[in-house]
Amino acid sequence: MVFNDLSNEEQIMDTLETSNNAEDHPRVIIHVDMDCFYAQVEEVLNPSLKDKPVGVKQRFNVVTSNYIAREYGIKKMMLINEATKLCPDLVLVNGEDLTKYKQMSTKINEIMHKFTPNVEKLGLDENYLDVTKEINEQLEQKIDLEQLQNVVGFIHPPVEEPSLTDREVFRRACCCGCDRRIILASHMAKQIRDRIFCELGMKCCAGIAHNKLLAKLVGGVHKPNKQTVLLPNCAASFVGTLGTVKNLTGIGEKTAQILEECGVRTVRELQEVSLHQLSKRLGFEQSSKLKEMSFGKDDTPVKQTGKPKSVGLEDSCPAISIRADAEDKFRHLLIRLVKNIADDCRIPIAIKVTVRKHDSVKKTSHRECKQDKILPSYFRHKDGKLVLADGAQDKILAIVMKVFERMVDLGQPFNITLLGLSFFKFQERKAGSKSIANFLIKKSDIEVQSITNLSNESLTLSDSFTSTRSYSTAMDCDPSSSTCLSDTASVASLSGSESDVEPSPKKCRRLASFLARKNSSLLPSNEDDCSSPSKLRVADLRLNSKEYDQEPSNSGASVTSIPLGLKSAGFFKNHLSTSTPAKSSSQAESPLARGPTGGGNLKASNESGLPSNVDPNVFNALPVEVQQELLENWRTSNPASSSSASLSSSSSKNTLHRYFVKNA
DNA sequence: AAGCCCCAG
DNA sequence: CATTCTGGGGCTT
Repeated sequence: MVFNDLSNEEQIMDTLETSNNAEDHPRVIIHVDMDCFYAQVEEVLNPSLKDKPVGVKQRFNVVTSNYIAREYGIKKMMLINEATKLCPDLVLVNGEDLTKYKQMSTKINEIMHKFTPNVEKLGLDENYLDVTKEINEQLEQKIDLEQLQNVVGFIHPPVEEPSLTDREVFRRACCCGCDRRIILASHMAKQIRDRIFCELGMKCCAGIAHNKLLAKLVGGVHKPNKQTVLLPNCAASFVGTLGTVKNLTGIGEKTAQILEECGVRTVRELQEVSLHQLSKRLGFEQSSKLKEMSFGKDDTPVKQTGKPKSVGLEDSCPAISIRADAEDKFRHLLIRLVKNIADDCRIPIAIKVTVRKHDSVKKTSHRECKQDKILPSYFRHKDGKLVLADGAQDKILAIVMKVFERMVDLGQPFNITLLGLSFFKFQERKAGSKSIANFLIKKSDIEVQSITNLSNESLTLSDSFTSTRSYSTAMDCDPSSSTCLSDTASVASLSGSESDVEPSPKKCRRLASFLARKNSSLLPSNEDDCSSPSKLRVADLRLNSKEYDQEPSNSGASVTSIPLGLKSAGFFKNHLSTSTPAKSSSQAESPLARGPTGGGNLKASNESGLPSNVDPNVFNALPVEVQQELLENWRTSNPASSSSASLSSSSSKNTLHRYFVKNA
């Protein structure tokens, strides 16, 4: 590397090329990328396609194709008539509705989570896994020297001397200890890919390296159904061979164009351009990041993907120029969209409307969007799923059209080429024992009790069931010993998701009102007012409290606090597994034969094993499964002799129970 | 918070 | 045949 001046980039280069400290490459990242995802899903769903050229189309484009089709020269986003010219036998499958791809993506994700909770989704078909912790634990716990000697899959760049073991090759490249980590991770990547193939029939590539950028890039070196590790000291040279800067994630059309105006077209040129030069057009911050990327440097963390922040749909359309057509489209989109969020126990309180107007000036991709609030009462729960309340479709549609008319002047001729709807601002609701506590919390408590207290009280952690232990045992599992794997699977998925056990907000309000009435001495007025300040405050807390929402190190623990009885009954498994959505259990008859609304039936208590001090109204409002669980607990713990006083003193662990106690 | 731009697959 | 259908994050107001 030759530089004419002693500028920043030389220093960057310096640190990149010469440092070989003990902490040089502390992380281990695996990037997993499905081979031609949509097309492969179609093949799995219809195996007769496997020996044919397949293209997945959206509107006029072939958005993906399988490898057979690619041999004909079919490329991503190729126009259909072009594609069929190249390959008249091309089988076209409509892929405008992404539902099946989303479902497959979810299943892939579940498998990933059996190896680490630290999974970041990139689109539907790619995932980053930070397996540093898991690999380090393996290195501590197991002594399988054989496994450490050789990499599974390819090494990049290719090794010259065949006499060396892979381990020796890596130790020559870097002595920070990353050799063992990367090699072991290549075995894990193989296990992940094997499971994805065995369980789902999907093939994929994997890249293993010490950061996200390199893991993704090196995974693309050997392409379909292969995996590759990067020699850690080859980062800068490897990235330098990639050609156009657009091959770096983060550099899109616009930045590439700006870079080109700076005379930078390839990654190599990006390595060599001066930071000062770049900063003139892109600013110091972005320029520095781009420069670092060009040397393969990337310290961005793998960020666990949570629930989506928005769920939307959009349809491009030939040309909509009258209001009624737009309304029809929106109605259709709305119906589909509500189905798409049915399994999400959260309720959106905002909607965004997107339109694309036909513009004679080539601004085809220009979109406009506006948003408005929607009421939680537009939704209700039915059989554990979110559905629209009666009449809500028209109400939401009216809002949508109102927003639409803010963007489109109906008095003038218009041409709409795309319409979209998107729900967002989802109200966070908590699952597991916390949700039970939420459900049972007395209105009087709501005023005084902090959310932190609430979650702490709900936690009763059993030491024998920590997530770390479970995860590490998963590593020892081969596909034949599926029991421990499925156990850890439920733990992993629990920690990342929410169940349907949460009562509907409607129920919550009903319950809160009831409790308010019951405690009317404490709450003299407006107990039936849904907008009462106290309730609003609680809602705010639920939305805003970081401790309550995140609890990063505690999420595993909160999972383990779920009563074991519920676990063994398969309750949470059913509710949380996306592959087996629960419905049968929620259809089950209540042990108390409650009314359909879950409201009344006061006299059911004494015949049914309820402790005398338990409020049947509260109990009846619970999900059936929770009722059963609690009944079981009470049967085994002789509740009849308990008074509220003895409960609070003797069974501090059974904190849930205290919520049932009638007017204390 | 709203709306636009840019990015990703 | 008109850049397909999504979702996230950042910037400006």
